[in-house]
This record gives sequence, C-alpha cells and structure tokens, in this order.
Amino acid sequence: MSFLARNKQIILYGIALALFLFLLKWLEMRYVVADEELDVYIGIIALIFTGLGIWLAYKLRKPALQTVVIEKEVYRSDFTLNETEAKRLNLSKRELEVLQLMAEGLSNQEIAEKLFVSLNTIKTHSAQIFEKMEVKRRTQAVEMGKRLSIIP
Amino acid sequence: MSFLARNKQIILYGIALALFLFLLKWLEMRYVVADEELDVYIGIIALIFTGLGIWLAYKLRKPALQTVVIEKEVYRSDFTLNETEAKRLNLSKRELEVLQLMAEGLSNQEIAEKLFVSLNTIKTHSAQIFEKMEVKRRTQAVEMGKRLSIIP
DNA sequence: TGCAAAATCACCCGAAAGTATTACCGGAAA
DNA sequence: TTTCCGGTAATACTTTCGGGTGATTTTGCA
Repeated sequence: MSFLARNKQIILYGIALALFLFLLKWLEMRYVVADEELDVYIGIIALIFTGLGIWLAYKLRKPALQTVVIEKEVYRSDFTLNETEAKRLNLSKRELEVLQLMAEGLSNQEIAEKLFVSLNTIKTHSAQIFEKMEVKRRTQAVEMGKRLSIIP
Repeated sequence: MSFLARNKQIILYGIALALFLFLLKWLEMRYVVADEELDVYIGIIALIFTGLGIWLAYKLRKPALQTVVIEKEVYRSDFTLNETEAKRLNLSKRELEVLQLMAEGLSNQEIAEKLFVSLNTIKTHSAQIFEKMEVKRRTQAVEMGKRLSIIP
C-alpha cells in the first residue's frame, strides 16, 4: 500500500482544512468583520469545525462491532408434539421429561442429578414409562417416542 | 428512563459548549484581541471545536452491528446417509449393522440372535462402536447416529 | 377440603449392558 | 511374508437397568 493510499483520509482532511481557511480568510476580507459581529463569526467557525470534527471521527475511526448471534435451526423445525399420541399414552409431565433425557442418551443416574431427585425416583418413572408405552427397554421407549413424535 | 438520562450526552455537550463560550469571551476581554492576532485566535477555536466534534462523534456513535448466524444441526426428516460423517467415524460394515439394530431398540442378545453370532461378539462390536463414536452408552450412540444421519 | 393422581424415595434381585483383556482366523496391504 | 485389520469369541468382572413392591409426600381438581 502506498503512502498516499495509507494516509488518504488525513490528506483529504488537510486539503479540506486548507480550503476552509482560505474561504474564511476571503469572507473576513470581503465583509470586514466588525467587532460587534465577532461573536457571530466565532460561533459560525465553532459550528463548522465541530461538524468537521464529527465527520473526521466517522471517517477515521474503525467501526466498533457489536456481535449479534442468531441461532438458526436447519432441519426439523417442523417438530410438533403429537398431542393425540401423547394423550393416548397418558404420560405425566415428569415422565415425559425423563423420556426426553433418556432420548439424549443420559443414564438414570445422570437424569436423577439433572432433575435433582434420587436415582430410585428415576427408576420408578422409567418403569412407569415402559409400562405405559408397552416396551421393555429405554432404547425401545426412545425409538417409539421419536416415531410417535412425542419427543423431538 | 427519564428525560435526563436519555439526553445525557446532549445536555453534557450543551453545558461544555456554554462553558467554552464563556471561556472564550473571557479570553477575548482579557487580552483584547488585536486584528493581527485574529487568525491565531480563530485557529485555536477551530482546533478546539474540531476536537469537540471528534469527542462528540465518539460519544454519540452507535456501534455497527455484526450478525453471526450459527447453524444448529438437528434431525432431518428425509434420510440420506451422510457419507462424510460415516467415513469420518470409520465404522465397519458389521458395526454399522449392529448400531442400526441398537437403534431399533434390540437388546444385545436379540442382536446376537439376529446376526447368528454370540452375545460376546455383539458386546465387542458395541464397545468398538462406542469407542469410535466417543460415547459411553448405546442410547448416546443411537442419538449421535441419528443426528449425524448415519442411521435413519 | 378431601381425594386421586403424580411425584418422591427405598430396598431387593436378577438381567442386561458395558469394560478389559486375550485370542484366533482370514484376507488385504506393505 | 509379515503385518495389520475386521470379525469372531471367550472369560471375568463392574455397573447400570429394569421388575416388583411398598410407602410417604405433593398437588391439582372437584
């Protein structure tokens, strides 16, 4: 990258500044500034240079980035709980919860820890689930649960 | 949010500006500005207000937004074997077969009978599968297998 | 307010799952 | 030819799961 390209903004600002000063000098000469008009004159200059500063800041500063994370679900946004089947199986809220965690591959112990209950409780729930779903193993329960769209 | 809080920056800027103007007026009166010094005086004001503009811009500017979309992988309804993942996991044909039967909810004993091999063989295969898939249980293996579209 | 269902927990026991190690065979690759 | 890998299998052991039973506490609802 050349010197010119690297310092483009600064050079442009310098040129602009120079032009402004010329303009001001010209204005000053044209309408010889009376003392009582000095305040207004200074006010105008203050405004112009404030604007210049703002412009400069916008040009020179690298934009601050704020990262916004959007989670996008690719497939299977089409899961809708099969109310009919869910009702037919008559699984309680807790049982459904346990079934879901089973489907994630958690052991009874892990499920117990996650739900802050004892291992025995989870065993009771799972036994209930197997009975209601008429299956013998957790793998079958999960398989059936997914097939019937009771769990994602 | 109150009016004061909402417009804090603007009010602060207004106060700062007022103070500056007082200061300038005072300076002007103190060292009665001679005509030949007017340029220097204006230059100083220009510099000050340029700085003020820059400061203002920094304060007021909202950070640009950067959007990051994270794709969350989930189940797909239409099954097509994911060759890439299947190859990466490096499961043998027999292991894949066992994994599939696992996914159907069969016990090791049932899988053994179905494939006409011993229970121990199935255990060996399943251990291999778990190691390759880096999981601990058959349920996790099935879950991962479905998620990676290695099994329907 | 009282009852039925749900949720909780415990204990026992056998079955199934999983771990670790070893071993043998046959085909493919080095 | 030797080595490596997949498939098979066994032994021995540990952990987890699931069945059965009983009991207490919560809770939602009539």
